[in-house]
Amino acid sequence: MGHPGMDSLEMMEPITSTSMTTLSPMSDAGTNNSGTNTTSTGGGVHPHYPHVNSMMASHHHHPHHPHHHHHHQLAAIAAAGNSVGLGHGGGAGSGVMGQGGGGNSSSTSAVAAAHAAAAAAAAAHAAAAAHAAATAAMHDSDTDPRELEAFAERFKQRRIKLGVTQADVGKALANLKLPGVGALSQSTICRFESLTLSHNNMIALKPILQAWLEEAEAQAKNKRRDPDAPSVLPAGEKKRKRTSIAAPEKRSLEAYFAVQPRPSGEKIAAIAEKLDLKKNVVRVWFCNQRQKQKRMKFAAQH
DNA sequence: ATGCATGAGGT
DNA sequence: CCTCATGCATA
Repeated sequence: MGHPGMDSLEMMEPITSTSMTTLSPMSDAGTNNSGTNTTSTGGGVHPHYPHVNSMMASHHHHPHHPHHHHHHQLAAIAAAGNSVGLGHGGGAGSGVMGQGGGGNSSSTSAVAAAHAAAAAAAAAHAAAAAHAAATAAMHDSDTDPRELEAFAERFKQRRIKLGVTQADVGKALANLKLPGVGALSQSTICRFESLTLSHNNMIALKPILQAWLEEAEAQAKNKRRDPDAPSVLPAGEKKRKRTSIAAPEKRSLEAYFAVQPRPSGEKIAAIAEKLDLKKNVVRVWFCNQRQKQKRMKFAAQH
């Protein structure tokens, strides 16, 4: 069978010839067009879109910008307080955890600290300050998965009732001017509502979205309506093109992932060659796969 | 709603 | 290189 995406590397064979009942990504009729699109950015250029939202002190260091510069902002807030692991002024990470991966061994963010204190609190000797701040900022119910789930649902329902889109919410967050909190994307709001964020991320976002909701409902009473800005797309830059991994290749990757979620750099390179994909694409795919596997969706967890 | 990507931190 | 939080682009 000459499947473009189904061959065995000398080193690892995801699909064993003996047991293809459980894992058999091979189900091709014979017509497979490798539609692996090309990454426009892969070449080396990463044209960062001069996003409209801006804010987010985090990734904002896109190179330049020809013309148009509609708004700017202060920023530089997150650096100091850093109460919520959100804005990440420069410190995108909030690096809640190392690579241990196992559990939630937080260390830096306040939210994380709270979680840790509430959950473990084992030998928390030098956690006086952390504990105080934590208890003052939240109740352990805020870290409860069921509470998060309930809130996410209520949030979405009320958001819709207000006639606000996910994207609207994201942008509105910047207007709240909470310390360290800027705008968020539609993606993130969507993921919050669908619980497809990490536990820690959910916990961090909850108070912020809650604050927005309250504010929004208060203003709804006043019948505040704002004519939205026409959003002038900063013509000029070219858009990023998303790599699309074709189905056969994807199946192979999934098969490899099943046996080895964390392949070494060399294995990744081998896989990449085998599937005719760029190594970075494969590496990122595995990273994203791991993240996905770790996401909430704690329906199974409680 | 979700796939592929970036980037800050951390090993 | 990884993990995590996030986002643009797109199905």
